[in-house]
Amino acid sequence: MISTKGRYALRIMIDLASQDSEAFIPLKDIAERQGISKKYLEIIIKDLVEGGLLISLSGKGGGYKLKRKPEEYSVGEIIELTEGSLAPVACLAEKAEECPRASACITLPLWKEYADLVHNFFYGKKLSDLIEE
Amino acid sequence: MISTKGRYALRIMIDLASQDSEAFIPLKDIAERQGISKKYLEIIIKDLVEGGLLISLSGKGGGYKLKRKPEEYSVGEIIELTEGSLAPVACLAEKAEECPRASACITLPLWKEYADLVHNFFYGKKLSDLIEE
DNA sequence: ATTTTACCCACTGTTTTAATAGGTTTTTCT
DNA sequence: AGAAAAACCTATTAAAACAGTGGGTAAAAT
Repeated sequence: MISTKGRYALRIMIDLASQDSEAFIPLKDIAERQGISKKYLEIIIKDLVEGGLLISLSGKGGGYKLKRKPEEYSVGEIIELTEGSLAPVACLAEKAEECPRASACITLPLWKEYADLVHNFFYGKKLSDLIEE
Repeated sequence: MISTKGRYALRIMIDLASQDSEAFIPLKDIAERQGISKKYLEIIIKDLVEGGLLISLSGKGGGYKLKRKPEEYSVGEIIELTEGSLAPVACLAEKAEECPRASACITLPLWKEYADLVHNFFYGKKLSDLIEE
């Protein structure tokens, strides 16, 4: 299940994509518009900046803005970055140690097929698909 | 992410589907074949019995067996029963209280589309699809 | 009566989730 | 120089979920 972290990250990205793309938007504004605690969003937006999805600027007049155009972000990369992984089972996560049962595992093909489905769905969706005019 | 509960439940079902369909199979045998603690499987198989997927018989010569034919079980119902829900976000779970933001939620259509995809994938897969001859 | 099985209840340690709290640094404006 | 507004940083916490373990009771066959 996708947690608040991934869902709020997506809402931050959508919010920024809906604003003037040149301006730096303070987190306070995003938090108010979205009705989410600014303190919690700080943690989430940090991942977005460190992951290279956003540009930040400190000080008065500062804030955050998108690094690329909305159509150049997939929903998948946003969720994967903030959730850690899109893998549906532990053994298919990036950081997972190799499962000794893998070659004999009768369910592994099912999980792989599912993982592909999920990956394709979320990487096929672009941030621009979620913005309403 | 699908937890051990759902994954082990599926392995129990596959294991039973691979045995003589008339016989009652003791959990001890399943646990040994699958290399999973019998104690933990007790908890999981309880859900399967209470959910009407398996028939159990106590006492010597007892054990568990499938209630229906393998092709009449979907992977979806097995996972949904043991995991509680297949919903990808909290607001789409059965037991969720109605979200006041629902009508204004810009991300809801995405989650609904994803929920349908997941549902169709797992309900389209039958237990019989996972058995190797 | 013994064995074998399911069934039942409680507990435990670890990790993840969803935040909150309080401070420091950076930058701009006056 | 000083105030204001912003990002940035570190730590803490309460609750829930996860992944089991332990010790027994009840039921059925031999």
